[in-house]
Amino acid sequence: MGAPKQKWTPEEEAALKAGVLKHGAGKWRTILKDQEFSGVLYLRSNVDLKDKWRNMSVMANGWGSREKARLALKRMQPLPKQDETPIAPGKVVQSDEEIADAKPLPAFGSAQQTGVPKRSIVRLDNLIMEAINNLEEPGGSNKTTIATYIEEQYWAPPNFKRLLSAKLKFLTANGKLIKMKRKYRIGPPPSALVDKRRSPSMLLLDGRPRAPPKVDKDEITVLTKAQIDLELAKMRNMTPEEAAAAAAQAVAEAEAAIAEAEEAAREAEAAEADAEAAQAFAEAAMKTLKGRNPQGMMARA
DNA sequence: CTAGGGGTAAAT
DNA sequence: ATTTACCCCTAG
Repeated sequence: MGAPKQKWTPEEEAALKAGVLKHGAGKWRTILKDQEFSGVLYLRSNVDLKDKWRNMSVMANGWGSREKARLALKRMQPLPKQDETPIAPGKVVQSDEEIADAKPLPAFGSAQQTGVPKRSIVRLDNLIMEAINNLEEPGGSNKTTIATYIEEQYWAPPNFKRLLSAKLKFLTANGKLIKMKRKYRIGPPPSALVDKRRSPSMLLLDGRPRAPPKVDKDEITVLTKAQIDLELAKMRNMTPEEAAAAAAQAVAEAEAAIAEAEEAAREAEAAEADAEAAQAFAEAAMKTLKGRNPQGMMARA
């Protein structure tokens, strides 16, 4: 709120965040050259991207290296003589908001960077995508691998595995992820979707009578990366009260997903059938696509 | 080219 | 008057 010089538009911020999510923090030039973002960021330089990302990260985590220096220069609040209670590193008090659906996950330690990574708020969705992208396993990554990746590089709340399961299921249901047997891979972009018509194997996909995982040609529930980023951009400007309310809503959403996942887990048969159907669909898709490679995320600079 | 420090105009 | 957010400069 303090610098209408050439203020960054939400679109620019979203593009920047999407770029960082895609290429990783620090690859400013790569992001700038990416056709996906150059349209929005063509006015900005790589340094601008870096600076903006710094500001956003500082806001997210609170204590960037820069804030520290600036605060050190000044003087802290006249703390009362009350002796401080050092927080044990491993026993951080977890408020509701911190574990709230694992949405405020500190992330971004760029695998090739130092051990003290910058941190920012990302949705679990994006973290999953990041994990799959970085793992770069040919056939996709299974849930355990993804969980291990995230847990080792970042921290995870106690109920993280449940949340991850629910999220993976949800993302698979709406097409953002494709599940083959036990492995997940990034779903194809809407433009590269197999077909508007549903193939026989497509019908097999939702053979589960109970769950209605929207198989309509209109994908109303599919969120694109840009939409998620816009969502995050909006949250940036929220007051604490609004953010708390949004977090509460997200929690409710996650709880619903968890309930669904647990219900599915109770019926292992259905889950197995679902997995097999997914495999059948994937094979059919492969044949349909023939030589075409559904991977649209490999960008060699 | 990137990371970080510093300056400064604008907003509270 | 303090904080915020953009931009510039410089070292690695």
